[in-house]
Amino acid sequence: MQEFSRSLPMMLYRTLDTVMPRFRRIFNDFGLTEQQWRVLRVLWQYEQIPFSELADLTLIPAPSLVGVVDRLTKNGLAGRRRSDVDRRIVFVHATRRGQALESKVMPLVDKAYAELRSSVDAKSWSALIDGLEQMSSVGDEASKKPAVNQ
Amino acid sequence: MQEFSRSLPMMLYRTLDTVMPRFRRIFNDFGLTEQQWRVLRVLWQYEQIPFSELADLTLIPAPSLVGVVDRLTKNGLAGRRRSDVDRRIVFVHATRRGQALESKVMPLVDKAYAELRSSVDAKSWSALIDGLEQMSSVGDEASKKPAVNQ
DNA sequence: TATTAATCATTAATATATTAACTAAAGTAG
DNA sequence: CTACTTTAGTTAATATATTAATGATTAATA
Repeated sequence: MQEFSRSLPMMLYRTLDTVMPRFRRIFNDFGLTEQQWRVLRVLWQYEQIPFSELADLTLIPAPSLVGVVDRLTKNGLAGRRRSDVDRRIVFVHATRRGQALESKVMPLVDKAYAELRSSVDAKSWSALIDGLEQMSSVGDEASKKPAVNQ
Repeated sequence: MQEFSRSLPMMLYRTLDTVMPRFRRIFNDFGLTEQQWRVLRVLWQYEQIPFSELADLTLIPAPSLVGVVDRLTKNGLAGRRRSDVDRRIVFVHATRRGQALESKVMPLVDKAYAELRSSVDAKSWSALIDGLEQMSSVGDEASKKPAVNQ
């Protein structure tokens, strides 16, 4: 790892540091944190969704997601329903107020995203996405839960 | 932002989620957090370094870095010295114990990094790094501190 | 030089990440 | 059917991120 500042992790963090602030400004204007937005962004696509799937789709670790959903619920934007079939499962859903946010937030986010995307040429962009896709699907064995034995 | 899960931010987060755990395991084996490691990684290259520069090089926000350096100091791995020239500036340095960690941690990290790097072909790797480089140097105007007027 | 403005590190308040442990519910083997 | 084992969500403890504000110091300016 010769050049620490050019290592893959640091490049990833640096890119996030340059990319995210413009989005966070939008979220904050609606009283949302980045994680709250991610949850809503997913809830807008499902009538309801199991807690664990929500964690997977938002990339928010389950223990963190508990608090995020708590605060969304407290703010009247989301809610929980426990499954009758399997009472371990908790379904999360957006309230009417939570749903209403979509039409207000999405246009601004889409616009900011389009601007970001247009800041580099299309080929570089898709090359970057592809590279990330490749890297994020690497070493799935190493990151999986430990094998049954040991 | 058609496919949320394939958006640039989510791809960046997902890549970090697959890449970092293997490194964190190493850090934890030495009683270090990821941020503590980042600080030491930089301190190993400087006899001492101003606090603000340390924040820049580690990509750790200053308010967080205060606590990270506090804990490193508490564990006898780092220390602070206030500048005599400009008493606002605080220099951070690694203690002897902090320095001694380099020869123990770096080999393992270098090895893990080499393995990661070899999990994709060299061209994809450098293309990814280049793409991140490009993206992280974009929109520097938007992320800069507000202009003097407005 | 007295005042104002800018800088640096820090504190404060709240939200999230990380890791381990814990509870309730469901699945499985005997 | 009972004991053992998973699974799903949560709690707990500690560390870090985010944003705003503060205190001490230095720089800039009238």
